[in-house]
Amino acid sequence: MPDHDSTALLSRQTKRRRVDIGVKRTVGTASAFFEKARATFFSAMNPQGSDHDVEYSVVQHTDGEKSNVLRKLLKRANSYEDAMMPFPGATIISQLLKNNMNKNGGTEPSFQASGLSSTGSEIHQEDVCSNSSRDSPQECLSPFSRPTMSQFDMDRLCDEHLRAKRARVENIIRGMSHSPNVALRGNENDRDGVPCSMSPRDSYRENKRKQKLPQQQQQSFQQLVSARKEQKREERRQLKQQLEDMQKQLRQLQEKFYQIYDSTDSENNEDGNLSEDSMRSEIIDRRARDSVGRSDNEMFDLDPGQFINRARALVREHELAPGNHRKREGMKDKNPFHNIFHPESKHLAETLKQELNTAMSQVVDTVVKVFSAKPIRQLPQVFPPLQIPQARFAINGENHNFHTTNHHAQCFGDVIIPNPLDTFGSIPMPNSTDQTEALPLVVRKNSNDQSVSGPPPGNHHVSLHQSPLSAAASFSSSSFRHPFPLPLMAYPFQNPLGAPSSAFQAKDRASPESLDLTRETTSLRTKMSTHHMSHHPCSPAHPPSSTDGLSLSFIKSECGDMQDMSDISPYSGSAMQEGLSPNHLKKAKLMFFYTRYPSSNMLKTYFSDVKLVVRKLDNQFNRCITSQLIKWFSNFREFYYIQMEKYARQSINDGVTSTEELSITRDCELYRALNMHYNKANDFEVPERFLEVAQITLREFFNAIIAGKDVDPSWKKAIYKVICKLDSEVPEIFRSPNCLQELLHE
DNA sequence: CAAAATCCTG
DNA sequence: CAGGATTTTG
Repeated sequence: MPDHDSTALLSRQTKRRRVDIGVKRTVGTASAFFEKARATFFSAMNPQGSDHDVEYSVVQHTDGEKSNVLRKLLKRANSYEDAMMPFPGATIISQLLKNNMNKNGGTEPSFQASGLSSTGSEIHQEDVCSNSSRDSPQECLSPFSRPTMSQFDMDRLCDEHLRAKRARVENIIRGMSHSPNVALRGNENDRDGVPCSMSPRDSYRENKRKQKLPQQQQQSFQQLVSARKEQKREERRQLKQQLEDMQKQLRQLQEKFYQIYDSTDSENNEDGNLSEDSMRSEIIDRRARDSVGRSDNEMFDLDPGQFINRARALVREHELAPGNHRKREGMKDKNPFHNIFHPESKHLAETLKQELNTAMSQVVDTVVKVFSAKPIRQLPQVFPPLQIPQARFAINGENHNFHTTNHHAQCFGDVIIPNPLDTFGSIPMPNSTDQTEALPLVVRKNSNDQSVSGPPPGNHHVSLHQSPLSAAASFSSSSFRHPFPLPLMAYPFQNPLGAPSSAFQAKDRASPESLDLTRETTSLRTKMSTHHMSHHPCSPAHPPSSTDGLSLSFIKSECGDMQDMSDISPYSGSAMQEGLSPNHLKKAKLMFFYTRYPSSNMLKTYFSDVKLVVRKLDNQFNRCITSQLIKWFSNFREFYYIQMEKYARQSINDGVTSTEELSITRDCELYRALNMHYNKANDFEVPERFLEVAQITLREFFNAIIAGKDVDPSWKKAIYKVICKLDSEVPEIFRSPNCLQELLHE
């Protein structure tokens, strides 16, 4: 660095009062990095890539082979969109069902109108749908909303016996298929009319800052905002789609098994397994029998086609087995599934069901985790018409009466989706203050809709030369009610260090510390929200008095639209960190013990995990991240030097005359102050080198002050120059995304 | 002009 | 610790 000893620089010194002259700059070679980021960004935006992402996400959290069959089935199922098509594709399920259809007259079964629940469910659906249709018309256009289904069902329901069976199995399904789609609805009632609740002070501050916010910064923020929003929405959409498909498949498969049970009724009654037992005992029986079934696992790896063949072979094999009490010689083997009368076949059926249920519940669990990860707030008032207290107990409690529980089930076409209150009874639904909504302008991947989003009247300076994405963002953010469709920049609940599972604990009421940390890292978002609110004097985010939810509501309000709640990828684990988390801050602080002047490149490498996902979006975001990291270290230094100066002056006042008397030990006041700042939890062993550097710094300050150099406005510059050379190597362990865990558990 | 450092404020 | 302002640098 020529700066360090530049004589020219020194010659100009008199003109400059800056003290940072001479300290090396952390110049980053950002261009290459950004090019890479751009490439990944576009690849992330193309549909295929996204599909892979989603699929991978699901697979990631299932039990590997256990759901292989199901996944293969779903792969095919994904190809068809129309849920009205009774048995599309060539999946096992459709084959099974086709066969069964021939037998039963081809009526597509539905439980929507079962007994008492029909009208109630439909009404609920109507309400929810009409509410959400304003902003997310696709919700209502989804194949799930079909009011005419009950016609067919009424006929079917004449068969009481069949219905009873259905009820039992359906109860199982209900227990497992927790659809977030339902939960996502209904929160939009409160969005309107949120009173302007910004304190004069805040508004002053906001005005003061918004006016001076560089235009370029605004645009870049909006770009990244919209890009992230779009990705979130896309992820969510695909997740939802997948869930719907799975539910559809599950539903159809269930139907098939009812038919099987019909034909094996007599046997079942003999066994007493499936007669009138409670659901619980049925499940237990099922599991018990499954555990007996031996070769089931082989089937998980089979192709769907192979699977059917295998099943066929299984059935036939059993047919031919001696001692089989049912003779089938007379029956044609055209359709092997007409012959499923054996316990073996039942095993097959049970296994299929079990696997479907398992996979389904796993997928659903991941979705539910997203919701449970949200901070717990009071029970929402957003589902007034849906609040039926008993519903909640039906799931976990003993009430397995289908007719009562199903009463609260949301019926969407041929898929029964439980009432959100059933399944999310203890899980907070964001209330109006947290309202995030489906933006009316759905930003499509192709983003060829620049024309759609013309510059809104109130948007003066953000719409001229911006990308389609940012154009969409500005449009949606300023023309509609939600002022900040902001991306998830730093969600606190996927911290590799913090309490990863705390989100699922009842006490997860966000400890004060975590609140604090959360707030710290919310700044990047607040920066953005500041801008976004500039056109919206009314902030629906939170009333100033809600101290508890200050940071939390910030996060929630900025997480974009309501449906993005489900966008928060549950598959993140610890590897996927969006934005800088409190743990990144902690890590940065620990790194400060080694380096006071990290280069931007160093920061990029040591915090590369931040960009695991983010870099797919755009460069602006990366720049924000890096800038924030640099700012962090700048703040660290500020504190550090302030402490040094303070301590040096204090020592002088205490009569210290020689630097020899100044030493920094681990129990001195200065060390404690620093340790408290950078290592609050005191769970990190501060390296000895830091003590040396601190001591050198202190003595530099001491000498400078003794020499009276502090009259020079830039007297600290020399000290900075010294200190910036004292950086030591940051241990490799800090490169690991999980370095905190490793560091603190050693 | 962008990046980065500091100062200052909140 | 973040925002904003200012300055410096390449």
